[in-house]
Formats: sequence, C-alpha cells, structure tokens
Amino acid sequence: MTSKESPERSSQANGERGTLASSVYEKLRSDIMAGELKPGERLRSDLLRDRYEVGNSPMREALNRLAADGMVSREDQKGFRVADASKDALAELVKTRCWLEEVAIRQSIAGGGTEWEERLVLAFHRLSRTPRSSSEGAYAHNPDWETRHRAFHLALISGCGSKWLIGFCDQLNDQAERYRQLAVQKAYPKRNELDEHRAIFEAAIDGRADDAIAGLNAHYSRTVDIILAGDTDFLSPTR
Amino acid sequence: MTSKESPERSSQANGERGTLASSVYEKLRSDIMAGELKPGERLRSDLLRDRYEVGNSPMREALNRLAADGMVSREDQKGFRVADASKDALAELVKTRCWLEEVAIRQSIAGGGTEWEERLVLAFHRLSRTPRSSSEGAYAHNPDWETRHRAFHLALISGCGSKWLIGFCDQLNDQAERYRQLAVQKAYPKRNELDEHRAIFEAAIDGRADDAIAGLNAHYSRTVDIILAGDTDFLSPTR
DNA sequence: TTTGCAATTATTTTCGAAATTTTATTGGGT
DNA sequence: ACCCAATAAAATTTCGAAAATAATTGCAAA
Repeated sequence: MTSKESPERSSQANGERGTLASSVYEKLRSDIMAGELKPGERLRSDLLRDRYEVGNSPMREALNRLAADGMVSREDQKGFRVADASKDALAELVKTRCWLEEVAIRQSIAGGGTEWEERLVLAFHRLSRTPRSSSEGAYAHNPDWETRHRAFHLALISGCGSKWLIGFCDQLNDQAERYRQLAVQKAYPKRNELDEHRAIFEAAIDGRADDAIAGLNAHYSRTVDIILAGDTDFLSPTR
Repeated sequence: MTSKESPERSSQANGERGTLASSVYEKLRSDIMAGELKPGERLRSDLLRDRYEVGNSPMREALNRLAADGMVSREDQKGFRVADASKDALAELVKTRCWLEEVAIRQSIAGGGTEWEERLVLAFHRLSRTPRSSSEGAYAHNPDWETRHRAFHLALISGCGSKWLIGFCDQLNDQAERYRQLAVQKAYPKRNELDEHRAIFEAAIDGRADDAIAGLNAHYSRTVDIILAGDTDFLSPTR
C-alpha cells in the first residue's frame, strides 16, 4: 500500500455526475483485482484515507459495496479486509460458475434471438482483434483485452432472460478474474485463448448448447489448472 | 412512513457487538419486505433520519447494502428508492429461482450426506410444527413461520457445496418473500402449504431429485399464481 | 401558450472531529 | 512461564454541519 490515488468523481456511463464513493469503489476494486491490496489484508481507515484521499464516509460506502460483491469481507466493529483467496475457494467458485453459466447459455441459445446473436458476434469479433498482452516480449497487462474478454463472456449469457442470473454470473466472472490477475503476475504461460474462445463462440452461435458448455467448462478448468500449476503463494493455506 | 424506530445496535449472532448501520439495515429490510416502505418509494435522508433516528452515515451504509441485495435501487446523486415490484419482475425472479434451486438440490441430493439430511429433517420438522398464521380466524403474520419457512428452503439446498450458490438462492428467496408479504396483506387464500412442503421434503430425503424439483417448481408457480390472482395494485404497471 | 433561463429551495453527499470499540502493552500475581 | 486486570494506544463508527447537486419555482421572451 504505497501509491496515492487522486480523488475525482467518476461519471456514470450516461454522462451523469458520479460520486466520490463510486469513484473510490472502482479504484479499490481495481487494486484488489490486481493484487495491489493483498488477499486477507486489513483495510485500515487511516491508511485508505491517505492512499485514496477520500474521507471516511465515501470510503465506507465503497467498502460496503465491495463487501456485497465478495471482494472484501466485512465484520462489525472490526472493519474490512480484502477477501481471502485459496485453492478450495477457487474450486468452489469455478464449479459454481460452470453450473450457472450452463443454465444461462442454454437459455440464451434457446431464446436469445438475433439480438443476442449479434451482441455475441460483435463481442467475439472485438476480442479476437485485441492482443492478450500489450507487449509481445513479456506479459504486460492489457486493460483493453480484459474489458473485451469480460464483455465476451457476458455476451455469451446475455440472452438468458434473467437480470438476476446475468448479475450472479458477472459476479462470479469478477471473482475468477481476480484469481487470474493474481496468478498472471507470477507467470504468463503460453496458451491459445483465442482458439478456445472461438470454439465456444462457434458452438454457441451454431446453437450447439452441449458443445458450447463443454468448451466453456474446459476453458475454465484449464484456467484453474494453469493458476494452480504456477507459484501459488498468493493463495492462503487451505484450512 | 409514520412510525418511529429506536436506534439500538444489533448484536451479532455470536454475541459480539453490532453497529448502528447493521441494526438499521435489518429494520429497513424488514419494513421493505412488509410493504411499510412501498415499491418505488423515495428513501429521503431527512425522513429516514426522523423515522429510524440514525444519522446519515450509518443510514447510507445500510442503504448501500440493501442496494446490493436488490431491495433498494441506488442512483448516484439521486439517492435511493425502494426497489420496484412488477409482474414481469416476479416472473423473471421465480424462473431464475427455479433454475438455480434445481442445480442446488441436485448437488445436495448427490453429495450432501447425512449432515445435509439431518439439517433438512430438523428444518422440516420445525416448519411442520409452526402455524402459518398466528391467529386462526384471519391471517395474522407469524414471524416464527416465516423464519422456519426460510430455514426449510435453505436447508433443502444447503448441501450443494457452494457458498455462492447458497447466497444467490438466499437472495432470490428474500426477493420472492417480499412479493409474498406484499400480496398476503391483500388476501390470504386457503392453501395447504404443509402438504406441499412435505412432498418436497420426502422426495428430497428419499433422493428423488426429479420429484423434488418438480414439487418445488410447482410450489413456486402456485405462489405466483396466488399472488397474481389477487389484488395486484401493489405492483407497478408493466412497462 | 410554450420554452428557456435564473434564482431559490430541497436533497444528497462529504467532511473531519468526537464518541465508541478493539487491540496492544504493561504490571502484578501465581 | 502463564494468566489476568488495568491502562494506553490504535482503529472503527457515528455525528451533524458544510459543501455539492438536483429539483422546483418564477419570470421574461418568443
């Protein structure tokens, strides 16, 4: 916890004014995902105020929201901590994600229609045009790829007809992404993600639900395997 | 919005000290579920401060948490409103609930073991010993029944092995319960809920997953039918 | 009558100090 | 060495006023 962040209010997607609370929510979320705030780390009010230059009220609002997302754990009178990360928790997260996205993809394929198809085609196209790493020699975080990757996975399930299910899958996606970001700082193994994404995309767009789900499950399992094959000292010991 | 609520800090389940924010979170949640705070109603800070006798900071913390639960909608710079309730939203909620609880029950039956069975047996037993209404002549809200009803439904899915899935189902359960409470103030039709619960319980405890799921889906559909068959002026017009 | 703008009022959000609670330290007893 | 109580220090939570923003009202121009 060394860097300083400037206090600016985020603007909403539709251009309306945001709040400091929303702005610091995004910054905290980003720092947790990137591992700048470590799993299990205490989030002391004085240190956060210094780092993010925001007072207690907006800070606590943001932390309460992050707690609801599962990014932070909250305990009355004891404050907030960055959510822990462990092998068991990763396994549980990914199996849940596979279960729920199976439901969501089946519903999307069955009832999503041309709007869903077009969202998916565009999302895949954009992802396929974006390099995984912003440098070719070594891994360098590419925020564009991360944004489009997330959008692709959301597009896959976006035709399911339930804002609840989409929201839950989105939350699980964020949690999985955190593990991926924590791990990728340790190693960036060779992987042809574009082919994996293409196979899922084509199965989905062709209406082959079983193939899409099998591809997606394999995709997620492979991610777990890669995370666990590397240096896992960012994960807490399994209880 | 006429009643006054006393500001006391809730205590945690393990006896540790709570906070005003957690206490007012529970009160707000309860009032929203019961329809004392109406769907779509603006939650003005000055009126809430008067009603709940809590200052802005704990109040906003509670509202942010309720927004994450879907009980309240939050808009930057415009504050908070009680979440809307509509026929379409009810249908979407219940279909999502059926999807997710199907997954959770299958997993519970497949891998829940004796601990799950014993939780379920106890939960069903307690529910079956609790009258739906605290008065026999007319419907009178029985908080004990509500608590045990919720516990029974949670016990059904508690062996699925995913805290995420349990949490999502819990959230959907709360949302459905809100609709039920909003509707039951209008009418309390004759219904043998105990038989419905027993059929689900016996199928689950016997390991008949398909029967348990069919029973549960029918149970939820019947609830929707009852809600929609009554006076639905508490629901906002469908857009 | 309608529209646009400025001023006023109402509401939301934030600030930073005070109050409350937790944690760490110290000293004494067994 | 371990345990307990008291105290001090650190951290969390809350308060209520000030700052910032949205909504409403009133007036003038087209």
